[in-house]
Amino acid sequence: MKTADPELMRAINRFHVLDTIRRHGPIARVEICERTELSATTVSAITASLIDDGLVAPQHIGDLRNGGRGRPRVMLTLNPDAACIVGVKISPYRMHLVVTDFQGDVLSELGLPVRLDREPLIVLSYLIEDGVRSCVTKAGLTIEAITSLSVALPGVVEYGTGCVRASALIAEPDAQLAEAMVARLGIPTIVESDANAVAQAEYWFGEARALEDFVLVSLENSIGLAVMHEGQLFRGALGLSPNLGDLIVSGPDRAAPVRLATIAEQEAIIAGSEDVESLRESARSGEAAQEIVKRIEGGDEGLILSATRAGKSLGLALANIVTMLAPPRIFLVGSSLALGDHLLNDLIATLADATPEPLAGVSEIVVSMPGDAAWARGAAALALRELYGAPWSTTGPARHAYKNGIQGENHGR
Amino acid sequence: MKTADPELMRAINRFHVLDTIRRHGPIARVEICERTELSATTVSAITASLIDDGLVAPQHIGDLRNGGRGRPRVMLTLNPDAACIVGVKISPYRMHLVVTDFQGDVLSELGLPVRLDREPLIVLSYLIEDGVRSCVTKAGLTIEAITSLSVALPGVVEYGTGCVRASALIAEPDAQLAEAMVARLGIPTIVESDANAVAQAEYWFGEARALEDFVLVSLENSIGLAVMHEGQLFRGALGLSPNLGDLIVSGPDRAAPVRLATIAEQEAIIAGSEDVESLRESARSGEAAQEIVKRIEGGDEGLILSATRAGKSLGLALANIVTMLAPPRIFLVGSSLALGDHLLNDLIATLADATPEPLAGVSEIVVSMPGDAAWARGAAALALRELYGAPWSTTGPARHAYKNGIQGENHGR
DNA sequence: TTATTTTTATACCGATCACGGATTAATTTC
DNA sequence: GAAATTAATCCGTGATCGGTATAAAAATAA
Repeated sequence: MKTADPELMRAINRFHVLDTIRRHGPIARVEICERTELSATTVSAITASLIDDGLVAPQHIGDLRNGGRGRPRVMLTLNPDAACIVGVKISPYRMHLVVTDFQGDVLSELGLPVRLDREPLIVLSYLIEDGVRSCVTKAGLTIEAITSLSVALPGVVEYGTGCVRASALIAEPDAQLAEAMVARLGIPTIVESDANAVAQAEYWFGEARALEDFVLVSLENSIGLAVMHEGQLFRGALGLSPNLGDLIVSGPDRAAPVRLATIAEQEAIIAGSEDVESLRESARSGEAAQEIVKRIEGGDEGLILSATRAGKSLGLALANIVTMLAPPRIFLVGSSLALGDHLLNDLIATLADATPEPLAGVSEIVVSMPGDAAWARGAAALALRELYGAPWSTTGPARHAYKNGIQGENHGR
Repeated sequence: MKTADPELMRAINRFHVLDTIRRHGPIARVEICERTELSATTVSAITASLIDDGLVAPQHIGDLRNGGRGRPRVMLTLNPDAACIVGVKISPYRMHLVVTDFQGDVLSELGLPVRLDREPLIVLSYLIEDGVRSCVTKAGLTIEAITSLSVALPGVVEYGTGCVRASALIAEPDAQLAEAMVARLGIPTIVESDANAVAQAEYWFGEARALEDFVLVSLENSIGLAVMHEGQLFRGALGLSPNLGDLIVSGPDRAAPVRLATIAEQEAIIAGSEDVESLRESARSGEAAQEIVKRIEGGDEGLILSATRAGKSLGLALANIVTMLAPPRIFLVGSSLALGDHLLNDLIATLADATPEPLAGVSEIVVSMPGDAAWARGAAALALRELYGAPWSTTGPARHAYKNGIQGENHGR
């Protein structure tokens, strides 16, 4: 535990003010006082310091007239130019990149078709480098202007070290992705699971705004899990992110354990179809879900069966999450949601059936469908969170072992 | 979020010092400086205030001579008389009580045979009252001397409100146990799941000392779960504690979901035996596990099968915990462990088999067998933790809604 | 017995920080 | 142009921490 000295106090309040400015757009100092419950003096001092450090800028133009007389408020915003982040979201058939400014506003966006199926790390890192350079150029910037890179991908990731322990996209286990990207681009790099990235996006920009505790389940080609606890992502030992696809959904009587991924991943659903090959083809163009819906409505019995099975399995998994974590809200996101009721009906029904009665009604299920860019933006947000320098260490046993690309420390001033 | 002012700073350091004194027995001020990394000045001021408040006392007797010359250190300890707590652990066949002082040292201990099978709240609260009065008398005290009461029992409990949503011991759902105890004894009361209580015991007194992150699975007549995260128990919405017995361990193909409890609870194991009735009889005297072992070694095929099944199911459940939370360590506790290898062999083997490869070796399994008193002491420790007044709100969405028996607030001074 | 040494605990000083009240600044309204 | 109003800052106070110096207490040595 840290000892509490004036420095920490200042760091906490500073972060609090910075976070308030981030969340509540252009905001006047008085309003910061109200929201943070800090004194006007303190806010004035801290904002002065933030402006001095170039993180915050007064907004002269477009002064909102606050109703009437009196000295007009000077609105403050994050200084967009304080940093540039590249966020990347990778899935088997697409790579999506955004360049954001210090506010998390998107400067440029790029979606690239790829086809990643257990590729060597060197291939993946090459593709990322390529995408990053393109997207940065598209934003009218150069690589030197980029402060951090943040990559989100499905699988089991060590946040601290940037090591991808396992992913459907990478051939080798324990791939040192962050290290590889630092070597290629010379930019400090964060690697995180796609579920955690999109959870951060929902928390900062999306439907989970101001919701400190929730769970998110991502239903893509892989199935991921994110647990937000008191505004911080829950991470396991070594900063490991969870991977819901590895959850076991078979009973003890089966000889071999059956994992959720083998039932509920998009590929698993497709495999039930009467025309697997052509569905796989549409998957490559990222339109598997729509195509599946069409087939189901066309009467593909196999598909109906596998979708049902997937929905039920997911319902059971969610029930177990409710049993173990009892989150106030559970978000469902990801491309598989395009299946709509064909997946959700069974999911909701099974969940309702399988939730222990005492926990009925505790966890509200919310379906959210952020676009690809939101995921990438969430990745960028993870990097921004580091830059804002929260005084509380990142949650979980693995302390912020920030990637040593250029700077080693990012504390305080 | 709280604003950081000098008061908070003081509270943090004060708690830090108090916690250091608690953990490291009689300890000199200098050593507190080293451990907390606070300056001698600060430690001196804080300890003076703690002594002034009667929470800490200098220990004149038995001064440890620290090697040689120089001014001898004055050892400080928690003032045992600062508070008296009653901790209760309830299981279907036993009620165990301890009275502890402010240090958590046991002043008196009492084990009572009971037989609780979905009893009305009024019966349970009567039995608790009776036990508490006996145990307090045994300690040579009166009820008036008791600061708080803390009850641990299996089931789904709302920590904040002291409401037992469901438990095998209580007939009605949503039993307001804390309220009932306050009405009976007039003592502020905490109610918590038995798993959380024993986790707190392991954290403060047992094998998990100084281990900030771990998961604990309690294998008793019920199966419980506790997640310790950064030294705080993880609680869900409304302060709900998890109940692992409600976990579903069947696949999506089963018509009705099968819960872990129906396979791995002691009662479920017993049900497999060729001589159920006499085993139930031994269970009543709390010696089911030993008896089961005897029968298994005597060749009770049904029992062997059900024990195996239980072990496998638990292994799967643990694998799923590893998948979702990746804790550095998992503690197994509870009376079912007396089954020894008859349960553990299958459990460990299944766990090893079912753990996703990328997570192999992340979570270390530790078997611990604290006695009944330790559970009750853990309950008392939960109450003590509240009294120490940690400046960080209790973890989870439910903020410290401390039971309003006598005092309403327990902050700071 | 007395002086020295060694270690512990506290007192004093200067630093930073948050806060409250007074002050200055920038508008609108009369 | 003066008054009113609201926003932001300046100044003094009280609190904390840290560092250094000092007082206290005991063992050791003369």
